[in-house]
Formats: sequence, C-alpha cells, structure tokens
Amino acid sequence: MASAKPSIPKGTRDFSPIEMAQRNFIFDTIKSVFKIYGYQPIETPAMENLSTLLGKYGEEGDKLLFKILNSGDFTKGVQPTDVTSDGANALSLKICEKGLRYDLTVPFARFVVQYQNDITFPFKRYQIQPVWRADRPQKGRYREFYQCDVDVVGSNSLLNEVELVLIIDEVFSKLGVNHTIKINNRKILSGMVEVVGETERLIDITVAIDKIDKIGIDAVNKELANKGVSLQAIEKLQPIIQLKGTNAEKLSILSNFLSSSEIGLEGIEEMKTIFDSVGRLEGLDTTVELDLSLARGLNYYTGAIFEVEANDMEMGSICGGGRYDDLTGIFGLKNVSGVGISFGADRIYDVMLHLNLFPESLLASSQVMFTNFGPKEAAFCLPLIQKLRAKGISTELYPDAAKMKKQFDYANKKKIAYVVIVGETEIQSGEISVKNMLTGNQENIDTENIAEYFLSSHN
RNA sequence: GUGGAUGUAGCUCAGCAGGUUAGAGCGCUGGAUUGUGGUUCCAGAGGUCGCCGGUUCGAGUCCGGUCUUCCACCCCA
Repeated sequence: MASAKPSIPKGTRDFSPIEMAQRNFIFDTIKSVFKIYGYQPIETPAMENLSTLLGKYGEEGDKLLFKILNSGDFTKGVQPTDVTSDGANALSLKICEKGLRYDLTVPFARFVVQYQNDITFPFKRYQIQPVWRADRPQKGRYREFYQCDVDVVGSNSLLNEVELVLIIDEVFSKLGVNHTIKINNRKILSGMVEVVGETERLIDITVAIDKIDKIGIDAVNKELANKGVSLQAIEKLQPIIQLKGTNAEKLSILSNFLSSSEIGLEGIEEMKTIFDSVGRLEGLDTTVELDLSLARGLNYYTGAIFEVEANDMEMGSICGGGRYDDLTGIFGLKNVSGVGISFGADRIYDVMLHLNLFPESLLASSQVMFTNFGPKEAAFCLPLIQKLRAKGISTELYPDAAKMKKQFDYANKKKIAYVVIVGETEIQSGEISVKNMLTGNQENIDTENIAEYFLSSHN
C-alpha cells in the first residue's frame, strides 16, 4: 500500500537546524532588548475562549479566526435547520467554543484583567509566541507565525510611546535591518473626519489617501466620491490628501486644518511631544515619519499608531502597534490604558535572509571538531574535549573512525572553524595538531594549553 | 473571500504542431589521494514529469478537476 505523501497544512512551515539558528538569533536579539528596557515575559495558551477573541479585530478579523471543534458530541443541540438557515458562521459558533489566538495583545488584555490584583502597574511585559490566522498564504504571510510583543499597561504617559521607538530602533539596528517607522494617531484621524463631516467614512478616507502615490490625486478623489464622500468634504480634504514635507510642516498644516476639532488637536499635541522627544535623542538609526494613511484595521487602537517597514525590500510591515485606551474595559477593567508593539519575526527573517544579513557564524554547529582515528585515540581525546566544553567552547568528536577526507568534509560543511588531529604521533609527543579550516594553517599545541589556545584565538 | 499565474532529479531550470530508453548546471556518492576539507580530474546513483480523471493508436506536452507555491485586491506581522 502506498503511504500518503507527508505534508503539513497550508501556510505552516518546518524549520531546519540552520533556520532555527537564524530564527533564534532574531528571537534572542529581540528578547535581550526587551529585557534591558525592563520588560518581563509571560505566556498564554495557544487557544482562548472564542468569546475572548470575537469582536476585537473587526469583521475581517473575526473571519480569520481558527475555531476549534468542541470535544465529545459537538452536534448535541444542533438542529438540522441550523446547518442550512444561518450559514457556516452561525453554525460554527454552536459547535466551537475555543479558537486559536489571533494576536498576543488581546490575550494579554485578558491576562491583565484576570490577574489585576497580582499585577504591579504600570505593567511592562513581553511575549514571544506563535499566533494563527486563516488568511490566504503569500510571501510574508503565513497561517502560523511568531509575534514578539512588548506592551506597557497602566500608564498614559507618552514616554512609553517614545520608549517603543527606542526599542524599535535598537532591535533593528542590532539586526542590521534598515527601516522606517511610520507614526500616525487615531485622534488626528478622528478629528479629520469630524472637520469634514464624514465621521462614518474614516476607513474609506484613509484607504483612499494611502493610494495617492500609486494612483494620483484625481483617482483618489474619484474613489472618495464613489465611496459616497460628499463633494464638499472631498474639497476640504485636498490639503490633507496632498500633505507633504517634514513632520513639523505636516503637523503645522494639520493643526490649522484641525483647529475646530478638540480631539484632533489633542492628537497633534501627542505627536508633537513624541517627535520632540525622539528628535532630542542622538544616534538613532531610525527615520520616524508621520504618515496619515496609516490607520490599522485593528479597531481597538485609540491614540498613536506605529508601523515599521524595511527600506531595502518590499515586505509590508515588519512591526506594528499602537495605544489602546480601553482594551481591558471589554473584560471589565476600566480606565487602564496600554500601548505596545509587535515584531513580526517571520517577516524579519524573510527580509534578513533576502538581504543576507545573518552572521556567517550562526551556521557553525561547533567551534572545534576532533577527528577520530579509532577507539584508542578517541579515548585519549575525550578528556581534552571535556576540558574545552567546560570552558564554554562547543566541541564535538567525530563519532566514527571514518576516512580523514570524510571527517574533514563533514567539518567543512558544518562550518566548524578548527579541526583537531590526534593520532599515534600526537599521543606520543603530547602535542596535538590543530588546523584552522579558514586559513588552512596547522600548528602543534601542547595538550596542556589547548583550552587557552582556542579562547585566545576566538576573541 | 475575489481575480491571475505556477508545479519536470535534493536545488535552479531546459524539453522540438502531442511520437521510441526525459536532459543540463549545481549538489550528492565513490575513486585519483590507506593522516587532511574548501580548487582540479574521472566514474556513478537519483525523476510515479504535483495528484486524479478525460481526449488520443500514443500525453511531461491538449482538456477538466484538485492540491501546492506565488502575484494582485483585501487585510496585516
């Protein structure tokens, strides 16, 4: 009987040892930055109750949730008419009460409310775990992917927003990824639609503004009209659609435009504060740019919105987030504001791979390999190997007494920097041969000094 | 969810209006070199031509379906 071809579900991936080394390099870098800014880790389960998840991500988001079929007799209580009358979506709610998490922010909000009495506010946490979305897979878009979230909850201070900009800058400069941070503010967007009297069409207007560079001013105006935006409002919006210049110039135009909107002006003030603070810091690699087209579909954002794009490759956003004033309110804890961002590890991986940004050294499994000439020589090597390992030098012994060519070939492919040769002559003399695989040089080292040799040659 | 492409050896790709044993480069295995890799030379292994069905005397090549991957829209990490 022919066995089925092994495969994994669409949009998921396996990771080889080399890919893991590269992915861990990203995770470790991000984690180290999070820690140094005083954030602490938490984890939450892969699945949440659907009631926790539904309604937090907008209509589109709800559709993209993976739902988990109830255990046991899940058809209990389902009538034949349920199958035909209300459609699959309504039926799924009758037979599923759990779902895979869609992001890390909503489970975090649930966590904060659930453990509010044990948490010291402001609560700074980071969380690095996979999330799942029933999206159609594409380049940079997977059904299972890792997010690396940092959030502060229980503080209204804009210093938190500034800190997030610093974290973004530090992470990407450590990873060597050239990037641009785009910032916007929901309050500015609210003010904008308020001023033109189209409060119902926030999304239509931001989507249209976003297309200005691609399709031009006339097409944008036409699209706005098609969406039902009044001609008067479109007329008023012109300076906004064609907004250009430095951040300061944009803000000054905007504050004129929003002069009659209290909430809009509040947004302007927030942006000014953030830009001022960031501008005063030196040595930032980051370009921070005010971008009005940034709206973000997640409907819980209320203040600043962030998105980061790689400069040297088309990849959509590799990091995003914002402030949410009342996410915990949905779960019963009022007046707790939070702000956070999420690094998309998988997209960052794709960018780094494409741009060749991973350090070569990640590919090496060990720093040193001992060749194997047979049982007697191997026995002689083992104590030496242990000595190196104790000093923190990753070392391996080739397990079989294979031909030298084969053993060297192995070391070469595994990118091992040094090969140690111990045969009859070396045991006799007490000096072992060490070959540098990069230069091809070979020298004899006294077994007493071997650890020191590698320690010094590596630093 | 809508629209459009793609799928041939481990990888990147050839394949003549449908016609006998399906090719290349790289990689892999072995040898030249019984204590030395990354260069060179020689030899060899490896393919249900994504899967299912149809048209045909005959299908990698045409048709339908299906799955995969990718692109655009949408949304986003």
